[in-house]
Amino acid sequence: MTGKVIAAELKRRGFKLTPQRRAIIEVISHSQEHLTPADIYAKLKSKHSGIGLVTVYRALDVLERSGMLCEVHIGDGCRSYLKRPGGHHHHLVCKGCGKVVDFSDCELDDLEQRVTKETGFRIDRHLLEFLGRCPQCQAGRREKS
Amino acid sequence: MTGKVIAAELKRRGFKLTPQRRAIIEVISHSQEHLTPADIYAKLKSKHSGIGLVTVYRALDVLERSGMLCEVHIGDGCRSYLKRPGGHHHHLVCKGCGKVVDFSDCELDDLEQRVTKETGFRIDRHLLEFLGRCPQCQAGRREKS
DNA sequence: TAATAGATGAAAATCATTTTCAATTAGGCT
DNA sequence: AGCCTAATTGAAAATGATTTTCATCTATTA
Ligand SMILES: [Mn+2]
Ligand SMILES: [Mn+2]
Ligand SMILES: [Zn+2]
Ligand SMILES: [Zn+2]
Repeated sequence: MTGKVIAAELKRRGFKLTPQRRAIIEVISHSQEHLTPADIYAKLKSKHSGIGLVTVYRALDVLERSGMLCEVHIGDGCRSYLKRPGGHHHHLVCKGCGKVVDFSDCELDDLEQRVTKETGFRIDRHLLEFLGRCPQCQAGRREKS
Repeated sequence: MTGKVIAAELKRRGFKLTPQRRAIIEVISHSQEHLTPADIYAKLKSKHSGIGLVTVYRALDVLERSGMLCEVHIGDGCRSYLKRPGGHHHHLVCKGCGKVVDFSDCELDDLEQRVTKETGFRIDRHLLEFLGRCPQCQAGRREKS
């Protein structure tokens, strides 16, 4: 969450906290929306230095593996969208405007146990996303930003 | 499911039932695994005529939109994998060998209602996938086919 | 059988993501 | 403060998946 925590976590994993990574974290943590690598690249190019799109990809990879980002799967053609941190939670995505709301308490334990019993699989994690329309999009028409 | 049903459904939507589409349906409905467009293309090229990869993509699009296929989202880099039909259900994916098992009765209604109440969203559908290891992969080591 | 909307396939175009590689730098250590 | 080195960066090229184009073909209906 805070810069301190992020810096510590990166260091713990042997990663360095570069200006580029700072900038990327900055952009993501200040955005309410989920951003594609290209989105982030665009936002950075306007203000920040001549950062490379490659670096964005690499930073996102590092940050994602360090548990500081989450991905949004549903949507157009299944690109990996990104969003800011948090504990275990899931996404509620608006089909109209693309807004993403987090929710937690997924309460899937019972279901996981049942499926485990039925299939013999050991379940490590789950992907759960709801797709619908936000209040604004239900009312007036709002286009995807 | 049956050829009749598929033909009828395609017709109902103004699509034609071509030999190529027959062949693709055939391949998918006889496979236990989820297949990429490239997989399907490969299987078809060996036996069937000189079908084009483009046609596979187009057929998959048509069949998916007609509700005859499902996609697998989790996995490597979030490509859209495909699998055979069924009613409303979800996927349990093995991280080891890639095997996909369907399960139903997701029982998400309560959760959906709670989230609806909390957020005001109208929820249309959900994406739920479990990721883990199948019995075989838990025992001996099995590589991704 | 003729008419036609829909379908096909090869090639080119797009688009996202990864790899390569030489140059730069953050962070640890004197 | 200065050095060392592994990590990082960025440009360009490579890769790979998916889509578009367009001329040709065909399944289906009348
Ligand atoms: Mn989130
Ligand atoms: Mn399925
Ligand atoms: Zn909305
Ligand atoms: Zn397995």
